[in-house]
Amino acid sequence: MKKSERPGIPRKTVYRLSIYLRCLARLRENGIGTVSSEALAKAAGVKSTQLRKDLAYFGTFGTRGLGYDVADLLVGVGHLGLALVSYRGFEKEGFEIIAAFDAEPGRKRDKKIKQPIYAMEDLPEFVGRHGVKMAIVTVPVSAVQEVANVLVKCGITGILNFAPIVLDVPEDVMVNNVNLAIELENLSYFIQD
Amino acid sequence: MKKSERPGIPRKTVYRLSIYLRCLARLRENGIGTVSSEALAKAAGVKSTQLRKDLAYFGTFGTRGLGYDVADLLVGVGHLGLALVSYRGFEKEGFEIIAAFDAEPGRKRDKKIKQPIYAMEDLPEFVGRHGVKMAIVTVPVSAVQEVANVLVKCGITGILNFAPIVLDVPEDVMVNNVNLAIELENLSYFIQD
DNA sequence: AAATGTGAAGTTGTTCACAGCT
DNA sequence: AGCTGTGAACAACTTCACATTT
Repeated sequence: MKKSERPGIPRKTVYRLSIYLRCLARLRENGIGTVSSEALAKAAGVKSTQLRKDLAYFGTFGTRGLGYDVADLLVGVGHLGLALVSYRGFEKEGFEIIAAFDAEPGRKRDKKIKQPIYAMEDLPEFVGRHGVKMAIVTVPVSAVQEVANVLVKCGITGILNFAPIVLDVPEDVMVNNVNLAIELENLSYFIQD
Repeated sequence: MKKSERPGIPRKTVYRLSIYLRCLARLRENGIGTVSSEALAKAAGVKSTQLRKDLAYFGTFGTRGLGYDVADLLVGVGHLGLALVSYRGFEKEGFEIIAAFDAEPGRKRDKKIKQPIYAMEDLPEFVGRHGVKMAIVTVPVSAVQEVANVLVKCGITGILNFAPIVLDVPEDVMVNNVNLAIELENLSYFIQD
């Protein structure tokens, strides 16, 4: 994994912002108008001081003595002109998975998904045409480096990798790893008997 | 998420141990007998000094001027009497997923899996009988807290949660969260334009 | 000469304590 | 009075520099 140095804002803060966003969305759904750092922090599973410190990197959103306006903070953190948005220019909160690629695109599947499934050969053309920047890769270890090579060649700069190996990619490609075995081992170490 | 304080050995070291283990296994498969901290660290995606520091928490395994014996280190780190093993008493390197539970156990599936699929009603009995301690939960947000409650009542003390909410569980239950949306957002923040 | 092991230094992230608004 | 915002203290983690061993 790479370190894109953006001094000032800790990686972990950015990471937690996503959690806050989600909690805020839920609060709004439930018609809750204001929330204290205490309450929001609890919902997010962090300490209230940490939440405030995290927000402080991006500006001041709250009203002292009162708390945060849920809608404002949602906008502030997630949408317009602040936080991630100011760096990346997202249009919306989420990501859209627009297509899937498989070595056997014609295979029968029981789950109906709305995304089209293409053959691996179609990938370069598709990525180029749609300006895709990120890919989720869930192929076996034996194939993953090769797939990564193809993706990189197509111009993908962010890879979410589920295979338990360290991918060899150029400096400017960011790889995030999700490794179930490691998560489990980690769990097993910390659980009580 | 909880902090089970086991002073001395950093959480992150424990986490990385799983990565080292996997790299070592691959080296052995390839018939490589010795490896330097430099090479192993590269395979694991960490700095060599960090690798050495990590190993140092558990003892000294290497030979100065030479490196580590792959087989010895595999044993040392992963198997007998050291590292995780000395705390947890694993029998083997990995974990076995012994059963799956689903609200619709009879549903047609295209992938054949070797684990039996049971109904949710059978879960408490099964967990009790097999002494299961950990569960991977991949149900939608709307159901996950309820499922977690059931698991906790059954005696599960480690939950790997894929739903994007913070689970409310007792102190002694450890929850690890895997959140794809957050991984993606995190990626998108750090990738270059 | 080559590579480990480790105290010390440096860096990053978290929590505290409290000043300052509303 | 209540709650945010923040400098300062603290804790965790990483890296450095080098002594030590083979």
